Amino acid sequence: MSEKERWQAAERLALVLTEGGLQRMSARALAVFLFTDAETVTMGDIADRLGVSAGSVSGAVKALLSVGLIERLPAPGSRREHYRLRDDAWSTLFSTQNTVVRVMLQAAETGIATTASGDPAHERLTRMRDFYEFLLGELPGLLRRWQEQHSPR
Amino acid sequence: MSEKERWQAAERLALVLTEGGLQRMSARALAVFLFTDAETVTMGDIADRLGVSAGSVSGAVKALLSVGLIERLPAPGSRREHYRLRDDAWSTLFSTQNTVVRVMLQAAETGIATTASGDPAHERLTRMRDFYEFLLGELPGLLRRWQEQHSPR
DNA sequence: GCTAAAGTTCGGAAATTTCTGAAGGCTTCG
DNA sequence: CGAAGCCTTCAGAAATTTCCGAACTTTAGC
Repeated sequence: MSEKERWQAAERLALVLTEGGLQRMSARALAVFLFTDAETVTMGDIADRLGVSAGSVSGAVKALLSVGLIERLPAPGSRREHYRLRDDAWSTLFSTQNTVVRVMLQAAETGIATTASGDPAHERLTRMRDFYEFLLGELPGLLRRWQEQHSPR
Repeated sequence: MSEKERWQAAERLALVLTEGGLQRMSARALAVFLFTDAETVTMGDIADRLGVSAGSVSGAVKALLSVGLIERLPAPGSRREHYRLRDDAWSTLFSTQNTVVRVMLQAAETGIATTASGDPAHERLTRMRDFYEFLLGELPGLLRRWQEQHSPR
């Protein structure tokens, strides 16, 4: 029963990740990486656990690899590839916000460039730019504090 | 031509906001609120600007109101309602991350409760919990620093 | 090399999201 | 009170996303 609850929690997490921008299947696969008992998992493991096709898993794993949330392990002469969640997965996931902030910043600056000082739009866009500039400046320090606290020395 | 560039920038911003979790039409409407020259806009203004139906605008404005990004202005005996972007729209938008963090945290704790200390899954879930706990602790200070810097006194 | 398991790719089906258009309700003004 | 404008709601259509399944490629082991 506890086992059942565990995978319910996994699926709930997947839903949140989906709303956070991840593809549905990628999110579910990530939940497996997180909640599995094994040290590493294969694509077959994921397909079995989720009850989905190998094709779907292939795409999901590829996506997770590309954003650096999981890693492929050196497979010593095995027929299947093994993968696992990276230790820094969560800070990596958070760091994607960094690029979002940059795009917002640039959109604001483009808008500012097309408006005259004094226009209401100019005011609003400037406020927006200031905020995201502030945010962009804060993020590095935030991640640094995390790393210091988490791996002292 | 500059006018054209401006609304191109607006549509680009809308795309980013969409990827950030907003509904497509809400994102486009928000872009109008941001880039318009007028102090306030009506639903008709938005519909004209975006070339969409009144029904779509109604839903989008409703959503933006509910998350506190725009506000309805006291309309002194006018037939149409006027709305405008709230001054604290961006910090409000950022604050929605706060609830995301809480859900992630809770998912991790649920998972931890279903695993035994020493399980690989237990380790992973604990790391996850630690990160989001850290994040949750940092966010208030971050917003406070913004408000201090932005409205000194 | 041959075989078979594992993984990849991609066309199309299914499901979900998103938008419209029309009907109806509410409010202001004459 | 009546008319007209503005807004809301909702069913259905359109568009997009998502997934499967089958064919193809690659690699390990014999």
